Amino acid sequence: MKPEPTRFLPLSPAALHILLALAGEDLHGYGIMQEIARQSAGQYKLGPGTLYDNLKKLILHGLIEQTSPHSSASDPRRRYYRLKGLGRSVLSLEVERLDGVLREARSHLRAFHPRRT
Amino acid sequence: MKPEPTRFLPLSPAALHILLALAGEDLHGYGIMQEIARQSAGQYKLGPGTLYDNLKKLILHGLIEQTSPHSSASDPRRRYYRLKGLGRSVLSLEVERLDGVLREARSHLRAFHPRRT
DNA sequence: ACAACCATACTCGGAATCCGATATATCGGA
DNA sequence: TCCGATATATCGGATTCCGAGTATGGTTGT
Repeated sequence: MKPEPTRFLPLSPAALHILLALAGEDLHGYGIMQEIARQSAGQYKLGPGTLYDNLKKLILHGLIEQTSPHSSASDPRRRYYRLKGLGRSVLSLEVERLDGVLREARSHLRAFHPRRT
Repeated sequence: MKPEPTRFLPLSPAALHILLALAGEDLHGYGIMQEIARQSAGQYKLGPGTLYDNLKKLILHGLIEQTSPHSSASDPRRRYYRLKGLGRSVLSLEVERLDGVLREARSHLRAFHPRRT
């Protein structure tokens, strides 16, 4: 009996961005902050407080997990986090949900659309 | 010199849905709750606490305003709220921002998409 | 050598927010 | 008349946000 992923929706902006950063590849905390800053072109930056509060909650709820320590090359201080199946489902559902929101929004904002280049 | 709308981003889910509900037409508090429930097919429901906290904040920051009382037909208890120009800009920017997020997300979630039956 | 900054993890605590329970009152239909 | 739906709003505990700070070691600049 699998847990109902919809009970985690809607995701806070912080949680959404963390899951999204981890959707690409496993990352350590500091890397998550950088990846989020990169993905948003520096517009959205997560402080460590928000990051670790959210990581703790996401682990508690089984959306992500810590990987066993990487043997190889990289900085041994790093603690990597990985998206679990549930986390991927939740992210996927949230993306769908937001897609509906955006469609709704566009139908009401038909006026000024800044173009993208 | 107009205020920088980006400082309000990212919007919390509650604020986003309230602005979105008001993007269509002016609504009173109870109507906002219903409209949000409708737009999300009942998935997302706002309680009065969240609603009025957010309305107060949105008014304070100049994103919305209360309209002068409607003379005509409708229930005289109703207090209507209206999206202001700044609110529309903020909503517009948030939609753009989320669009980027969704593009990023889809490129990492190509695999399994839950099927809608 | 020394300062400065980067990388990395994480805690702390005050502020902000969430949000259901509750209170109050009116409307409209059975 | 009664009752559920409509409608506004507050309260207060729980949750979350989030920057400042602590710790440590590496790298780079002067």
